[in-house]
Amino acid sequence: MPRPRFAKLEPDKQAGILSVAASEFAENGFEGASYNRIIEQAGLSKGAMYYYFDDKTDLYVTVLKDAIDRMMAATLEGIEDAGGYWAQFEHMFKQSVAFTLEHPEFGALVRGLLDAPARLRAAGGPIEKLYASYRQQTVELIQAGQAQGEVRTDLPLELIVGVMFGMGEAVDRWWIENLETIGDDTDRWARELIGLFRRVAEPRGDES
Amino acid sequence: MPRPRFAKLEPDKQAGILSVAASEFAENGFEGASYNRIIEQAGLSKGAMYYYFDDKTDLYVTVLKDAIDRMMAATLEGIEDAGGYWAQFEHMFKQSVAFTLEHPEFGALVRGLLDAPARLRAAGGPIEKLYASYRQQTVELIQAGQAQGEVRTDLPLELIVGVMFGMGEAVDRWWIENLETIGDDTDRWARELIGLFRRVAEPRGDES
DNA sequence: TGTCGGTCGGACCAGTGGTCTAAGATGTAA
DNA sequence: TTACATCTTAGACCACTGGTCCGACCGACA
Repeated sequence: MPRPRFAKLEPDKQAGILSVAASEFAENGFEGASYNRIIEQAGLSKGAMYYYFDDKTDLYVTVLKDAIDRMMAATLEGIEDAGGYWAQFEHMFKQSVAFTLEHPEFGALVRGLLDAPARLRAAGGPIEKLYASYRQQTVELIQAGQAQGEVRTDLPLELIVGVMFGMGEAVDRWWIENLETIGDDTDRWARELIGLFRRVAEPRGDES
Repeated sequence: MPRPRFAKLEPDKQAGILSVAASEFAENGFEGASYNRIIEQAGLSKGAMYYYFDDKTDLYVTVLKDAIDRMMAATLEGIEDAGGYWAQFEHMFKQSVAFTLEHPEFGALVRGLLDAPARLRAAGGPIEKLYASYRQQTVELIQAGQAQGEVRTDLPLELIVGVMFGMGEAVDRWWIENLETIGDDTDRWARELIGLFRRVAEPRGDES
């Protein structure tokens, strides 16, 4: 998190720095982004930047937390209208996809987080906490499903979460790469894709 | 691929270079690995190294092709004893997991390839071809399943492949991180995990 | 002996993230 | 107004990255 001084900076300048950083990180991911370039484009000197942020990671985490918050808010918007676990699941999926298309930069930022090499996400890595907190949302979603009897409980939680998380990445990627295939039929395809999650996660009565 | 001269080098030296490179890449992935360190540890000068390999990518591809070949060979070993598509699928899964445990370095190398940021794997990226050729194996596996009527054909191939590929990564990771949970019961867990793939991929008759 | 091509050592380059110091700006109190 | 202290800034510098390049060395062959 930025040093407290950053909050004292004029809001315009704060926003300017974060916006430059967001586009650099969105385009190049964490490692690919050049901190020097961000500093330059923000019109700051090195000393100034390191005066407000501890390091590159600090700035990245700041930018990403904001992106994740916005995406989460969009994902949950109108969730109360969906009845039943899987309907809510589908609603969230559609909302998040719509959000990504409306705000490509935020979408790219979040995708970049998932795309980061394991070494960065792993315990001890720079973005460990950020990644873990994002993943935690999936854990809670699965647990909610289990509580409602809609998600199987015969497998280790970590396994289901890992698989569902991986499927989520794959499905998101497919969606944004196949907009022509999908066309106007977003409802049909959303149901189709959610169907994949249901196949994996729903209890079927044949579990050991 | 290495320059032809590399083949003329004494086999010991060839092996030495590749072995140093393999452990550096296995431990740190492509980007995390230091080419300078490899050069130093291999006891070469920069001029010499760049005389044999075009660049870091060239060396990486060379090392990884070998690792993939070995893993594929191990994966297919004894495949003829397995009857039926999903039995073969399970056999391959068990073989690949066993290979990874027996040869952690090769396993880490392949995992590192999958873990590489999209920017490197994407069209135009340095390891585009390497990644594509690895992924192609999944494509062919899925297509074989479709030909045998064991894998649904109602969804776009790219979607199924993407999802199965993502699941594969998740499942592999879970396996190596949960060896205690698995214990001696590798057969049971392999069946359990393959069950996840079957749930997603098998035709069920309710497809649109 | 001369030369020519294969081999190699290492200086050098532009870039990376990060540190540090000295100067300038600003606020506060005498 | 002056003096001092604290906040803010600029940018030189550092160790590192992958990559280029040129000169020297060396063995083979004329």
